[in-house]
Amino acid sequence: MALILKNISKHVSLTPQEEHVFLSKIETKKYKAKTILLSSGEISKSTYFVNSGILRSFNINDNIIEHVLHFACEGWWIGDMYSYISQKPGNLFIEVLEDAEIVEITKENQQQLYQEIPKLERFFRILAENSLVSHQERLMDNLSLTAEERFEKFCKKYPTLIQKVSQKHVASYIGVTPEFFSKMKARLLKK
Amino acid sequence: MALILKNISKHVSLTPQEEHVFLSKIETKKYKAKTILLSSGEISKSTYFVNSGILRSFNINDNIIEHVLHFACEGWWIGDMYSYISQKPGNLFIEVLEDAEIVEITKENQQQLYQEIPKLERFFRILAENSLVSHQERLMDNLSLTAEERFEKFCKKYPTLIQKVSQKHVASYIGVTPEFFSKMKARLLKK
DNA sequence: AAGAATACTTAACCTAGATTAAGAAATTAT
DNA sequence: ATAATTTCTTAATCTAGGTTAAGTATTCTT
Repeated sequence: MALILKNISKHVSLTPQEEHVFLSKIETKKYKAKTILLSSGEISKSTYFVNSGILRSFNINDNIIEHVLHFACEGWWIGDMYSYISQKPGNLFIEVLEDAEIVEITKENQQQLYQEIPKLERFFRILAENSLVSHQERLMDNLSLTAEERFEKFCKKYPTLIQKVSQKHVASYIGVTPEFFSKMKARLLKK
Repeated sequence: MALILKNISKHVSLTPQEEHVFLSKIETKKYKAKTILLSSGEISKSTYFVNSGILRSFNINDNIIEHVLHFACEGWWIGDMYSYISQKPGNLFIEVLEDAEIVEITKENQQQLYQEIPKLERFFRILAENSLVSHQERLMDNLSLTAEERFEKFCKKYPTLIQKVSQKHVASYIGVTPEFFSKMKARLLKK
């Protein structure tokens, strides 16, 4: 059974016919590491679901500094929600970090799916609400925790990612420079 | 026409009967400034919509330091999404800052509304998606902008709030101490 | 396998914003 | 109106994390 159907079944149950309709509206593609699925300035046409591999979304501020918004590995959704819902140029990049198999749902198909299978409206509501909660938590963490505490939390929350993702990306995600991250790691190892 | 119906009509259109059903499931109450609608450790039973007045949501970390997550004035929604969806004890407080008239929807009523008026599923999906986008933006701003830039952005985005909300709450929202905020303000006035 | 490119480390120095403390101004309560 | 409380300001000092720079390790390319 497709991973994405399993993911949907966590929150709503589709009939076999509905699953069939759903599968007819999605497309699965393979991408090599370093592929850029979306660039800053482009209008996002699709939402992505990761079957395998790892992706990240990030922006680049004028000083050429990257900030990682999100990682996504097996079973996670990723996209540029701002550009996707407004259909205006966004400022996120989405990049493949490890060779990946990605399910793509275009905006048009998603709208059609909402008409044909109203239950999906609920699924994506729940998905957005959960994502909102984790963003709120991360926001509060950035305001109240030290870099060290944020790093520890990251390790607990995403134990698989720390092994697979390069250190500078983790540094960017928790909001410090690679140099400081390195210093902090050395300090933690001494304890 | 009720402000909350106008708010809903921005994204979905309800029939008069549906509006009637909706209104039968909500409750409007008045609260004095300083009322605490929800405390940390409690399970959130309701989502709130502000007819008038101002509220804020915030948490308090162990050091007795408050961090403002959100302000809400006329026409805005506010709640503790984490606790509301998980029905576990949350760590947010929701406080009335200015005498307010608040519309309350309990979780049970909201679930019933989803059954009876599926269009509301869409409305709250869109609401969650928009909220997600603004949290993502704020998160990136906290990672890449200086306190001064965040303050300027806040002023542009919420011009009415700066006049009405006490300075220490704005400081907390943008993520600096009241003392530093004061210093920064003095510096900006000299320019 | 060698060279090029990228990722990581270390160290000296710097700065945005925190902390502490004390006084002034504004609100709130009586 | 006045006292009490809260909010805001100013200033001195401190620190988490940034910056710059140079060297080392690792990965990628051919």
